[in-house]
Amino acid sequence: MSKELNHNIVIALERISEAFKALLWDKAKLYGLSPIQIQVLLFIAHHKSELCNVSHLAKEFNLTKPTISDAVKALNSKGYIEKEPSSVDSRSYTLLLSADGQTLIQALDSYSQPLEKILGEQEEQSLNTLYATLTKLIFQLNQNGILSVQRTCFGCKFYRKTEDSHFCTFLQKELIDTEIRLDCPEFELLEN
Amino acid sequence: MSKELNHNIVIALERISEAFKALLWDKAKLYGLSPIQIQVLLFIAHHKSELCNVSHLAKEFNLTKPTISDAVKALNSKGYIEKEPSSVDSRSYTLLLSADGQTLIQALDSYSQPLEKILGEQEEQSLNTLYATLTKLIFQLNQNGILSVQRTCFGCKFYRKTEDSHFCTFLQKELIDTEIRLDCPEFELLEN
DNA sequence: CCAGTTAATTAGGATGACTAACTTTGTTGG
DNA sequence: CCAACAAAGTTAGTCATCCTAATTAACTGG
Repeated sequence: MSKELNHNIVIALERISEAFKALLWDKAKLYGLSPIQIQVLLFIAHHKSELCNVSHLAKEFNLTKPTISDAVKALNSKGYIEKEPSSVDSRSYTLLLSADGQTLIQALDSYSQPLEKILGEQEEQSLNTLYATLTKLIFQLNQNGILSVQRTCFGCKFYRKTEDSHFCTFLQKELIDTEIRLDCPEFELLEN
Repeated sequence: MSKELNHNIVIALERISEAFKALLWDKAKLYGLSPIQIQVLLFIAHHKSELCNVSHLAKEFNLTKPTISDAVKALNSKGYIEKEPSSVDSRSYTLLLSADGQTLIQALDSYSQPLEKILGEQEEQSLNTLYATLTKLIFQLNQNGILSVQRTCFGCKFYRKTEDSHFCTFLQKELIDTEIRLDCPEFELLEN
């Protein structure tokens, strides 16, 4: 009965979510930050400035704007981020890491290291399949509105499906399964 | 470079964690419960009574006992659970679903349904591999102390590895990859 | 039988996260 | 071109989360 396998996979993914939560809390306690503050810092460190504002962060983490606004205020008063007024919309501003923030990121980035280490011990073929399946899953989570933010190849206007592979019309390059991106900086939403 | 793939997998798993968080919140708002209250109810509904006490729940969800104690108090005053004194330890008690609680579970159990539906659309072979990889990952997360609670076959005293498969000395039965359990009721910790 | 441990709770506090309402700025349609 | 609506961010107020520290009661082992 395949239904049962699907349910078991859900349980597996739930447990892994629990692991992320635990790892994030460890770092949070270590540096006197809250989990959401860490997530905000990491996001700012790894995304282009257009995405680093209160409204976008709220969508990204499925939280309300006041919640993010509070976290940003806390990070600002702790001196880890700075606000730079947006040139196109005077109501808005872009969040940047301060020098202290950049130093801190070195330490925070390692929060997923235990998991990466464990992944490193698995067979390469399993990992390839794992990634291919997860990317498809995430795209479907986007399509179903469960994850509101998307930056995956499958939802991008530059993506073309080929017979048994993928092609990006921006990079002008064929992509194999493991080159599919979840968080592409060139992403532009495919309109229907 | 395989390191990059591992990092991408981490990002994928993070996004899926985000999806769980979102699904849980949806149900929480719908029924006037908190996410942790829902997790506690679901746990009680699906585990044998020995595991349904404050101390174990705290370990299970990586929270402190006072936090669980509060959630239990709230669930109790809302009439969804009942406390039954333990027969072996008079300080402790077992948590049970009330009649109302059982009705509620019908609705809560479906929280992961969107995900299961999406899984149903994937190829069977991918799902088999996915599950096999995830079970190994979770066992390693246990071994590394990131997940404190374990009930997986790989850490159980009844588990034996065979050449290319698995054997359970409790069930007296060979297990294929997809029969490996994450949450076996017969689990007993393998001592070293 | 007493020292140490464990189960659960209480108290107190920081933070998380929400809704509602507000200010300011952008956008748009008549 | 301006009224009306929408959007970015904040403030205020509330409640739940989750922590640490301390407490009570009960079990356990030398």
